[in-house]
Amino acid sequence: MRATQFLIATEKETPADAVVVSHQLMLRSGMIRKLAAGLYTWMPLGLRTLRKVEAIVREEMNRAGAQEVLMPTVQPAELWEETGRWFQYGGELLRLKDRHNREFCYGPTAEEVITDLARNNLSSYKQLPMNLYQIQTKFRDETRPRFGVMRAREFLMKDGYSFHASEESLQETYDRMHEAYSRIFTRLGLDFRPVLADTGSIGGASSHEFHVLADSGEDDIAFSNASDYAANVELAEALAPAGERPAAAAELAEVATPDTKTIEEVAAFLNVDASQVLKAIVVRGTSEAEDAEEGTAGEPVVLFLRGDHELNEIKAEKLPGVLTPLQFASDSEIQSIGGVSGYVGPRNLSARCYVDRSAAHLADFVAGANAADAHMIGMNWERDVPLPEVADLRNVVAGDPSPCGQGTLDIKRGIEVGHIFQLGTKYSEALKASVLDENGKDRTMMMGCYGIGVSRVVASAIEQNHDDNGIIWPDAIAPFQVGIVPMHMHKSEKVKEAAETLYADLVAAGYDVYMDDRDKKTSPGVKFADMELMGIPHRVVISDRGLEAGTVEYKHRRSDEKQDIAVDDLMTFLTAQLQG
RNA sequence: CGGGGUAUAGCGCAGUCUGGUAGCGCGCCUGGUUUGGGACCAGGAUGUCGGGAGUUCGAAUCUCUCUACCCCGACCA
Repeated sequence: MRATQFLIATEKETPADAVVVSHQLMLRSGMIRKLAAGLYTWMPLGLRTLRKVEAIVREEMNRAGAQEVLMPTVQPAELWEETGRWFQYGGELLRLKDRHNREFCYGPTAEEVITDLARNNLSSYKQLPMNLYQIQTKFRDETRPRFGVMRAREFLMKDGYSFHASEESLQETYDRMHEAYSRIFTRLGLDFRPVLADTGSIGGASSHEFHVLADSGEDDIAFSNASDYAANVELAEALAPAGERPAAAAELAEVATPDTKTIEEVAAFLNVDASQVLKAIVVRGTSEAEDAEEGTAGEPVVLFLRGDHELNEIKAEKLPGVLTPLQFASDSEIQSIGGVSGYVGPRNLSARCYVDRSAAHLADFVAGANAADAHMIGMNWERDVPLPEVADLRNVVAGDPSPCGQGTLDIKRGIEVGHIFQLGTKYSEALKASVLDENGKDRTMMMGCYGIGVSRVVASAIEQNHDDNGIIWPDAIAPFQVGIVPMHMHKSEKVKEAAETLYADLVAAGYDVYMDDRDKKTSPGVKFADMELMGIPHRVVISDRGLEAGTVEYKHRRSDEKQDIAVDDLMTFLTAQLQG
């Protein structure tokens, strides 16, 4: 591609509304333009990279035995009513009506459509396993789209679904997808990790997320420093502290602690470490009334944690008696169980309670007195108050022992770019997708689903590969592999000829080449800056000075070193660079 | 959805408090001089000052209202 024929849309200044570096650089380099909140146009430059990511994903999915389909983006409401998701899915589902007033939605995912396809087209166990995928635009009406294409409302996603006659077959395909995903992200040139993930309300079977490691990530990932163990902090188990609980030594006493509602305030006031303070979190419980509707709040439940620990809401939601989704109790609900907001403690409390494993290990601790402006000191479980049911309630923190039994945990930020999931029969049952088994009996198919955020991959690749001058693309997904800068092309026939020859040779060899043939008004500095901003990995500068010595200059985007390469060796040299 | 903020040329911003008919830098167009790291000189084009209503002789500026966008949170893959 010649610069003079290409829609170059580089910007010198960072757009005011972009806060993460990938969003800033995608706008500045002219990869994308915003149309509205969470809606982006892919410019020619950005689309080149998007298509390359797509191609790698497609190749590896095909290699792993999946077949590509293309389903509509608009889906009929009836299918969603069959699975119940028309009502469950909230405002994130963009609903529309056609001219006949029939209801549709813009697909945020395609379990319904693919399962409908399977029930209509698969009839025998002999056709299984079947693994189908598509690379299609999705729409999720996010309450708060942000970070450009990282969390856009409309985005490109690869979504795959597999159908099985048995759990073993599902596990086999799941494992194959796990491998395929690892190959995909390796080929993309990303630093990634597969991590254990929450299986959510579906439960049971396993689930892995694939995360690109980057400080701007929205998820916390816990890693063992001594094994391959990696898990989303949402899921990582916090083990009980080793050894016995220390013996009680202090006397129980009530002390006045005016205006100390937060753990920090109490700890500072009493001059103790936050880890010696018991944190009480009061949440709404499930109603026990038989006729209560699902989701109606019942008696509050109290969760105790160590003051320096954070509640893990997903773990809390799984506790018997706790309302899902988690909701904090109001001040009046806290009063109804004998608590005082800001001063809740285990003493004289009439509510179902849980205590975190670490908090259960405390001795001589500080806790709310269930009276305004007062705390208890020197409190001990069992001696002063009964020990509630012990559970894993907290987020793991760096330095915790790894749940795998080896080493300690380290926590890093990650961007979720892929997710694989064993669905079991959740959708196939709702949509009655079955095949006949060996005995001629109906058997509901088992399903797996496998997603990759294709457009998000592009942004996360930039998060991981950039410097002050712009993007540094991994070769596999660079919009252009080689950039040619001819110096003074307008007045040097030799330079022009050498540049044209190199350009033609590289194009003929099948490479994506960008040649900055803009006229004399565009100074070399502008060309260098644009090329670096766009992240083109390999740069060749052709000048009279060099040609006189029979050389051209080569520089890699990631390196500061320039090398003079003999003109005659250039194609060989570049081919080696591009394939290495 | 709760809290905060912004809206003036393609981009980044000033002007708003104190009302007098819109400006700077970059970019863009023309001509010339430059040419290995975002050149220089001269000339030029571009605005319903987010929309609507009001106050006023007069509104980018004051009042009301609507909308869009951004940030923090809640929510969510």
